[in-house]
Amino acid sequence: MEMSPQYNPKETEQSTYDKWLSEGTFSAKVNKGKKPFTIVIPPPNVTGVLHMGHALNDTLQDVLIRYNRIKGRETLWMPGTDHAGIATQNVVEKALAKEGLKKEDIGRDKFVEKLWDWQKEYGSTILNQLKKLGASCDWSRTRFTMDDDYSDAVLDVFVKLYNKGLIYRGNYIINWCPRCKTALSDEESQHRQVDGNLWYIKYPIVTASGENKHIVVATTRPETMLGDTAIAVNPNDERYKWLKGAKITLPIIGRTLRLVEDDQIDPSFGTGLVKVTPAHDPVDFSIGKKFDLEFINIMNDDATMNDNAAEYKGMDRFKARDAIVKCLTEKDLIEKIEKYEVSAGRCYRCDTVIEPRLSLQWFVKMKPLAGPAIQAVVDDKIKFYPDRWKKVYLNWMENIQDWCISRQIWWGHRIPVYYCSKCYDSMSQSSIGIMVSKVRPEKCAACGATEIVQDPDVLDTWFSSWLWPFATFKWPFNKERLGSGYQQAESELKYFYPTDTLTTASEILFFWVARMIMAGYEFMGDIPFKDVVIHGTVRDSKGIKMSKSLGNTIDPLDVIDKFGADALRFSLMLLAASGSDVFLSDEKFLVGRNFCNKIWNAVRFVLSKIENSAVELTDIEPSAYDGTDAWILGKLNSAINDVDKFVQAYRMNDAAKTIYEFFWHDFCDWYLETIKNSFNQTKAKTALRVIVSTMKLAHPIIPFITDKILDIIGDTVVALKPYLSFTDGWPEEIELTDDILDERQSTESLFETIRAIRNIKIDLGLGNKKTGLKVCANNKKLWKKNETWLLALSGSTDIMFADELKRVLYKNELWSLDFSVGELETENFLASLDKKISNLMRVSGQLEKRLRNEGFIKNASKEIVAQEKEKSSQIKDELQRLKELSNAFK
RNA sequence: GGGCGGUUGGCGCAGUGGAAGCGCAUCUCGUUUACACCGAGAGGGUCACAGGUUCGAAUCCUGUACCGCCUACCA
Repeated sequence: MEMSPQYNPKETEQSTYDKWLSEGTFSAKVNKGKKPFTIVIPPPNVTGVLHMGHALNDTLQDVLIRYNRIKGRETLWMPGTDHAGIATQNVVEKALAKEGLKKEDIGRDKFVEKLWDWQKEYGSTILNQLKKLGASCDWSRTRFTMDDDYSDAVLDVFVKLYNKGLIYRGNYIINWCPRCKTALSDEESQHRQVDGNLWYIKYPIVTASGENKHIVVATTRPETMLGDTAIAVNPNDERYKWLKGAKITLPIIGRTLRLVEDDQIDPSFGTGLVKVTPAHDPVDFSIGKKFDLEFINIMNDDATMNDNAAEYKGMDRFKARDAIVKCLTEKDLIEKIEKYEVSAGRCYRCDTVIEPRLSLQWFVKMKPLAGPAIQAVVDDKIKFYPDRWKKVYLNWMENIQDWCISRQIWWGHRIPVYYCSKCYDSMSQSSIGIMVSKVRPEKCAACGATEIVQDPDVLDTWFSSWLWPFATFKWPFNKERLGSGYQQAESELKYFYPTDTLTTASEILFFWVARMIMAGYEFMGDIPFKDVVIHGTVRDSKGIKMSKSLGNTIDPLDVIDKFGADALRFSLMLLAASGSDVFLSDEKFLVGRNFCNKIWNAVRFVLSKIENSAVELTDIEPSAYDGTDAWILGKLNSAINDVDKFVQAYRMNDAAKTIYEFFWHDFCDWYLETIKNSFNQTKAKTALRVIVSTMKLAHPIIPFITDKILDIIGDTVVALKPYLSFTDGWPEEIELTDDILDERQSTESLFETIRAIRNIKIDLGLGNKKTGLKVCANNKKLWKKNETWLLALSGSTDIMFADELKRVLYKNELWSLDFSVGELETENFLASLDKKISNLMRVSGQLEKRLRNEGFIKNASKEIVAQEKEKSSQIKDELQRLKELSNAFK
C-alpha cells in the first residue's frame, strides 16, 4: 500500500469515525459478564459551540472511555445537552428582537414554542462538533434535560422534596438581574471589585432635648436611602449613646426613622452609623426582620425607581443615584465623598450589576442533604483528583446555604406548584390553597374550587442537571411512558450506576458536582460517581482565561482543520498536567501534529522494508531476538506498564509523554536506525510488534491515526490481520529470558559508546567525517555481530580490532577506542575532558565528604550508605579513566 | 476578611530527603533514499526570600514577599 510522505488527517478522520458508528463500537448494553465503566458527559449548553474547555474536558473523558474499552470493560459514555435556561432564552430573545418583537408581545406559549423550534434546529450543533473530536459517546442514548422522561424526574424530585419539608417558599433578599429580570443564585453572580465612592450623608435630627443637629451615615448606594426605615448602631458604641430618643428624619422623603442597636454593625467603619434599607440589602434585611421594620421596595423589576421613590419615579437606579447626590449637595447634606472600592455582584450571563431585591422565591433546605454528601467525601467513597479539591469541597459543604431554585424566566421546567384562586392568600404564610403535584390538580384540595393557577416561575437549570447521573437512565421509570421498556431502563441504571469518573472544570464544583453528590444520596441512596477529576482552566499564552468576549480564543475546530483531531487531542493531553491550567497558542499543537507524522513515517518505513525484502511473515511471535530487539522490547514493556499506571491515576500528560518518548526516541531514533542495515524477519516482527502495541497504548489519546495504521498494516501484512483490533485487549508485556537480558545490557553500552563517539568527533573537529574505528575489546563477537549498524550510527568506515591501543580516545570497563586518523586537533577534546573531570571531582568531593561524615554513617540508612559508597567508587573509576585519557594527550 | 494553591534555565512544566530534569525557544553541524512536521550536538538554573529541623533540603517546618483561584453581608 502506498503511503504519502506526510500524514493527512483530513483524508481519514471522517471515514474512520463513520466506520466506528456503523460498527456500533460506541454502543453499550447491560453485559453481566463484563464490569461496566460509565461516564456521564457534563452536558454542554444547547446554545453552546465547542470551545477549548470542552475539547480538553471531553478528550479526557474519551481517553478514559477508550482505555477502558480496550481493557475489556463494558463502557458507556452518556451524551446529552442542558437546556440552560437563561442562556437559551437570551439567544431566542435576541433573534426575536431582530424582528422587532419582545417575548411579551407573542406571549409565553408562543415563546416557549419558539424555544423548542430553536433547540430542534440548533440543539445538536455541539454534539456534532464532539464527533469531529472523535468522542466515542453512545449517541443512541443522547439526552436533553427537557426530554419528557427527564422532566418527569425533575418534577418528581420537586414533589418528593416538598413533601419531605425540604422545599419552602420565603421572602428573601435575592440577587436580581434587572436585565434578565430573574433571580440569580450566589453562584451565578460574580463579584468584582470596582472603583466607587463612599458618600457621607447628613440626616437631620432633633435630639431628645429638642436640639436641631444632624448625624452622618456612609453609603455606597445613596439611591437606596429612599427605602430607609431605620438607622442602626452598635450597642457598644459609646459615641452615640446621646442619640437615644432623637427624632431622625430621612432627607428628601421626610420619613421618620427608627434607631436600632445591632451588633452586626462595625463601629470602625464609616461613622459607625448605618442607614437601614431592609428591602434592598441583605444585612439590612436581616436587621429589618429582627426589629420588625417596614420593608419599602423602591424599585421596579428593571431597576427603575417605583412609586415609593417620590420625584425619582421612573428613573434608572444609577441616574437616580446621580440625581439624589446632586439634590443632597444642593441642600448641603453631603459631608464628604471618599473614593472607595466596592465589590459589586454581576450577572454571570450579561454582566449587569445585580440589585439585591426582596422577593418571594422557592428554596431547598440544603443542610439535611449535605450530611451524607460530606461523609462520602470524608470517607473517600468519592475521591477528588487532585485531592486538594477535597478540602475546598468540604469547606463549602460545611457552610452550605439554602438554594434558591425559582427563576423568573419562561424556558425551563415549570414549578409544579398550583394556587387556588379562591382560598390562597399570597400575603399570608399559610399553605392553604397551595398544591404541589406533578400534574395539574382538577380542584382545590382545600375548598374544592376549580380555578387554579400554576406558579409562573421555572426551576433553576441546575435543579435538573443535579439529577444527570441517574435521570439520564430514565429514572424514575414512568411505566406509562416507558411501557415495556420499563424493565430494561431499570436494569440499565442498576448496571451502570454509580458511574465511575466525572471530569469537570473547577468552576462548577459547587453548582453541579456537589449537588449531584447530594442528589445521588437523596434519590439513589448511593454516590453518583467514584472519582471526580478536576482539570485546569484553558488560558491563552499570556495566561488570560480564554473567552469569547476577550477574543483570545482558539477554536478547536480550526485546530482540527489545520492539524487533525489527533494532533489537538495529543497536544491537549500532553499539556494538561493534572489539575494545572493549560496555556495555549497555535504553535502548541505542532507537537501533536509532528508526533502523528512521526508515527506515520515510522510505519511507512517499516512496511516499505517488508515489501522490499523477501521477508515472509507467517506469525507475529518473534523467535530469535538479538540485543537490540531485546532492548526495544524491554523499553516497550516499561512503556506499557507506565501508561497503564498513569492513565489509571488520571495523569494523562505523563501517559502521553511516555508514549511520545518511547516511540520517538527509543523506537525511531535507536531501534529503527539499527535495523536500517540489519533487516531480517525477526526485526520485521519485532518492529511490527512494537508498532501494534504502541498503537494500542496510544489509541485512547489519538484514536484516528492509530486505527488507520492498524488498517494499513493489516492490508500490507495480511497474515497479521486477525491480531489488529482495539478490542482484543491491552498489549501484554513480553517475557524476556535471562541471556537476552544480558544482551540488552550490552546493547545499552554500545549505544552509550556511540553517543560518546559522536561527542568526541565533534570535539576533535571531525564533525560528521567518516573515520575508521580501532577497537580494543574483550568481547569482539559483540562488535562483529552488530558491526553494520555500529558503523552507520558512529559514522565509521570500518572496525579494526587490536589487542592494544597506542592512543585511547574513549575507554570504559569493557573496551577502549581510537580513530584511524593521524594528527588530531585535541584542544577542544581536552577542554571537554577537563570539564567532565572537574565536574566529577566536585561530585566526588561531595561524596567523599559525606562518607567521611560520622553523622552520615551513623544516621543514614544502611541502603543509602551502601548506595553512596557504590556511587563514589563508580565515580572514582570514571574519573580515573578520564584522567588517564587526558594525561595521554598532555 | 477567610480558605486553597503557586513561585525550579527566555517560556510552559516534572521532580515527596540522598550527583538539578523534560518539552518549546536559542545556537552549531548535517542534501545518511521513513519523516526538515527530520537527524546529531551545545549553551543556559546559588530551585522567590529569611530563619529552622536534619549527617544531608528544590523536597519537611515557621515566617516574609509577590502571583493566581475560590469564598464572604464592612454599609
